[in-house]
Amino acid sequence: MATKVKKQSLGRQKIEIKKIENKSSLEVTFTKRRKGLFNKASELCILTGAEAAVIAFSPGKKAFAFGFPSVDTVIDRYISENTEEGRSVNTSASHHRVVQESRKQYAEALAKKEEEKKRVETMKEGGTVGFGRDRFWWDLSIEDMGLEELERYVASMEELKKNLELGLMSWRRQATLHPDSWIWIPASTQRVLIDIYESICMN
Amino acid sequence: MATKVKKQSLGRQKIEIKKIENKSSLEVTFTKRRKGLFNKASELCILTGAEAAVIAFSPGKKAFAFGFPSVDTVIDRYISENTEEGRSVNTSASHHRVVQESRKQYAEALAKKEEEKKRVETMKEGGTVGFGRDRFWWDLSIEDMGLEELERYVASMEELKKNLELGLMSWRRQATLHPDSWIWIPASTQRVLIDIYESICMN
DNA sequence: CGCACTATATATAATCT
DNA sequence: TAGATTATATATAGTGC
Repeated sequence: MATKVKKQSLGRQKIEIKKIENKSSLEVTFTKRRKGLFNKASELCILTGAEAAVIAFSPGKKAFAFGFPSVDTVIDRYISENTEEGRSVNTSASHHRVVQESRKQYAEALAKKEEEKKRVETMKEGGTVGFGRDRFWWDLSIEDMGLEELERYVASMEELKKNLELGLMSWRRQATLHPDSWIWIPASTQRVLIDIYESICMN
Repeated sequence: MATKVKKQSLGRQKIEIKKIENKSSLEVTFTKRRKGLFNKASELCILTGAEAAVIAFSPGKKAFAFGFPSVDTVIDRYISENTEEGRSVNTSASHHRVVQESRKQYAEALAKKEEEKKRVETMKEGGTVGFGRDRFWWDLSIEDMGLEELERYVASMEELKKNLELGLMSWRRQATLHPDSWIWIPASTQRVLIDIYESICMN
């Protein structure tokens, strides 16, 4: 009894909120946390009906964004609330709140970071970061990943056809295997698309 | 011994990711999650040196934003990357990725939201999907859209149709699929659609 | 409202493949 | 490296002030 079981992993470890120096783990962290951040934003929108946008530039300076209803919608509204056109007392107040929030949040994050570290030096790390030596997956252009993507597309289509014959359920199971490559579209949208397809074919 | 200690709280409960109906708890949730979201964004920036911005409009339509180095800095960069000025092949690719990310994330969230429900209902059909008889989740989610959103959605689809008729292909295979359900669309196809969709939104 | 607290749901650092 | 896996750090739902 009491067999000693060796832990297979240390599990999640506590980390300090400060600039990650190791380049590769920095990339991994960015990818993971970006995903988590976007997911949180999605949930916020769904749960509360809020409209929100998240824009993030990776260490490699590539843009990623999430927005509901769309990035542009949110940005447009944000901008319009903060420019002359609607600059009444109210919107001005709104603007102040926004900016304040922004500063406050970041300040709090910084404070938290320093709290743990009990040190301030991290604040002034050199500005140059030295990215861009290698190309990572998010740096690849669409053209670059075209071939692989295309192959998967064709293979997927074959699978899709096969599975559709068996029913939506089996298809779903198959699709779950590679969730990151797919997107859901609603039936109504699809009908429109098919409608379009037909009109194209008739020409 | 074994004094029975009554739990002081149920603790965090699992919730479905769907619109919260109770207005006050919705507001509380917005506040809590907004805080969490902004904090996550802060950490991402600090840990990876990424530049990011988060903008959120509360259910009460108040604006909140976080940005590093500043909201405007990030928005400006985002906009400049996605407008005529730098619209080369490369920026176009960047644009694609950005929008794709946006759509994908939301779609995934929606998919996740209804995952359980859908599974149950699909199971009930025993492999044969009963189209048209009952109302499934993909129908409900459309109905859950607000009127304004729905109108915008429909309008977008109309525009999409117009644009597709101008000669977008890569789509033909899709059209052979069964029209009465949500389907998965591969990322490559999605890019084409998104390109169109964006051209619509940008007017 | 905003804040505090508890207990549990999630996110994710480390590791391995 | 893009995924899994695992164990632990965090976020947060429910509740009370």
